[in-house]
Amino acid sequence: MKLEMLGQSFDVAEGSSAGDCLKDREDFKQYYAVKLADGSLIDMFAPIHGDQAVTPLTFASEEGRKVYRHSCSHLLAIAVKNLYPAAKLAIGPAIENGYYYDFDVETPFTPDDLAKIEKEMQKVARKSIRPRRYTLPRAEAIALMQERAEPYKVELIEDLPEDETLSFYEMGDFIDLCVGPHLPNLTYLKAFKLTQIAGAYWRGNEHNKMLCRIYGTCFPTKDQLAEYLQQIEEAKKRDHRKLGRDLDLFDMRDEGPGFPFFYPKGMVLRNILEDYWRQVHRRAGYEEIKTPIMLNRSLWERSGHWDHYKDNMYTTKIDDVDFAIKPMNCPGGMLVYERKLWSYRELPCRSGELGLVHRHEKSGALHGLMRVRCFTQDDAHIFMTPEQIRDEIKGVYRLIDEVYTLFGFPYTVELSTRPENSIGTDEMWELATEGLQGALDELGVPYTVNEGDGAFYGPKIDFHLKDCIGRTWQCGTIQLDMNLPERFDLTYTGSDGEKHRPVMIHRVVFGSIERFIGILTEQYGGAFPTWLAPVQVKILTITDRSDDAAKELQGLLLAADLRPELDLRNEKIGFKVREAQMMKIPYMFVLGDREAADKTVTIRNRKGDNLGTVPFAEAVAMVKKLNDEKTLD
RNA sequence: GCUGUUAUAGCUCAGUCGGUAGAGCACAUCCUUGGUAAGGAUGAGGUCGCCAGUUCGAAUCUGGCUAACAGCUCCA
Repeated sequence: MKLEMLGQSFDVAEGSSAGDCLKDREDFKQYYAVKLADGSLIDMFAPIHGDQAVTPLTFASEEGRKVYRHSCSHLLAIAVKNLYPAAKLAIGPAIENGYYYDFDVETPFTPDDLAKIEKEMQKVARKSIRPRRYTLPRAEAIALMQERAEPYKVELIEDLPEDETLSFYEMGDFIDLCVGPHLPNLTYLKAFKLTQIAGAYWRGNEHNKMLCRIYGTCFPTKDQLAEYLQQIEEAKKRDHRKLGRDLDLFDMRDEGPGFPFFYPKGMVLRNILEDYWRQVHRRAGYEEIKTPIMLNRSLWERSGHWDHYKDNMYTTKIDDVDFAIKPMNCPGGMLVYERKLWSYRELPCRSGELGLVHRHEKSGALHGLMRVRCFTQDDAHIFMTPEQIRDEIKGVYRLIDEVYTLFGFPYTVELSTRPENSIGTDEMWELATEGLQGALDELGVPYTVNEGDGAFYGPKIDFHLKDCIGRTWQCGTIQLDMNLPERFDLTYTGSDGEKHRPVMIHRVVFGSIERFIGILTEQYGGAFPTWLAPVQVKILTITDRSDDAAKELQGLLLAADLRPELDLRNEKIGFKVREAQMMKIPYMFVLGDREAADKTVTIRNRKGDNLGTVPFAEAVAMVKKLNDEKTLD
């Protein structure tokens, strides 16, 4: 049998393993498992059948890392079983940047336990345990897991088909149901750390028992682990909740859980975003509306929210009649459409609204500006004829792409299709899904499909952005709605003179202004590009002899519609620079006797570069240009 | 909502065995007029998240509540 790997050809007996071929190499220990020609992964010493090119996996590949960390999750399970024999095993996969293992234990683990478990892991890792794989028929597999008192494993197996053969890994006394592959030896695990304890529902279902999950990470060397932990610490400094407070932009208060406060500087940022939003939407053919925050119960009954969304709505009474504070803008938007008769000649109708909505999110779901209880959606509802779907979706996509690109955000796109409990006919769903998918395909956009993850009223395209530690948040979305036009009996008059039902989409670009500001803050680490910076220029005087010149310069900046701030305090320049620097203000304009005399200014940027001394007009023009061109500086 | 952790000055944090609280930064006043990340002195600022309980006495121990953090669930 011929095996091709690592640019070499090995002539070996049929059924030999990659490990057999490579075990004499010096770097053998950096290979964790093998990827076969068909893409499946197997253990280093698993027999290979037939000539083929295979790939040994190292930590450099995502698959290699997964194997490494999956084995570490087993090491964790071994340690836990050693220390707490009564713990029941659930599941323990590798995840991005680490792994976890879920256990069912009488009393949840504490941070002290974590240290103990980590010690035990170190002990076990030194024992030179070679994971051994074997398979059992389903019935025997169940018997084995019953004998070992692992009810969760039994449940997992019982859900598999009758004729399934199951693989197990034996590591010393420890046996776990597992497809593998695993490292040739647990001594490969050198640098690991248990990072946190959390509750997690069995099989992710909140009606199931809550298990105790231990998260951890591991790397081949201590240096890599330390570097990773350092990176996490660094990333946390970009947390928008911290920056919001430090830069005096926004904050949360105990008095209003989930209801953010925007301070003056945060409000400047917010207004810039809204101005920009209006500008691009006007250009893209949208008109703007504003619908009331609070509307009569009858509207919510008509829209279906009263029956299906009531637990998330804040309600009140006005003159003994039920009202609800809007959790969404659409019903109001329906009423706006309803106000008159529409001709097909007027479609598509693009109706935008920066709409403040309130939703009673569960307390545990709140997260800074990312998940709040009141937020402003940059909503728009587009009403159109069925023929217009694809072009319209493309138009919305381009708009979202334009905006995210301007901010320099990398994003991912997901298409969610028909869920189980949906309304509407097969034909409508096909038309709708085809409209979204066709648009994405025509644009050549890469996207993933979430089967069955759409709303009950239609399929959707979601845009996800990442926060400072890699969590993704849905921001933009394009949703087709086959429900509301029916419920509100919306119509337009076609060229045939008959009434037709318009197709409607909901879409947002920012998603919510709040969340977008959160992402924005983390993306830039608080150092907003000049066009977004609440304070664009800090004018710093060396002595009070330059005060008049400084005020004159400030006047010029203000006249150019820019955002300067003046620091005339009786402090040394180093002190003033430091403060402006910490507030991440893009430009510092320094004025001393030399500059004041000839109406020039010495410019320093927040990276610490000295940009030289230039006349007032030139300095103003430089910032003006960055501002107007919305440069990412 | 669930599991775990946490809550002391505007911010970051210390506070030992239960004896009514401390630092740095920020703030105020004064001195200092200084050239690119912290000049000096003095001062003010806290019902130790809230409510009960134990105790002669609670920031400290116990219980409840509130809020935050991490994860899970949710985000028609």
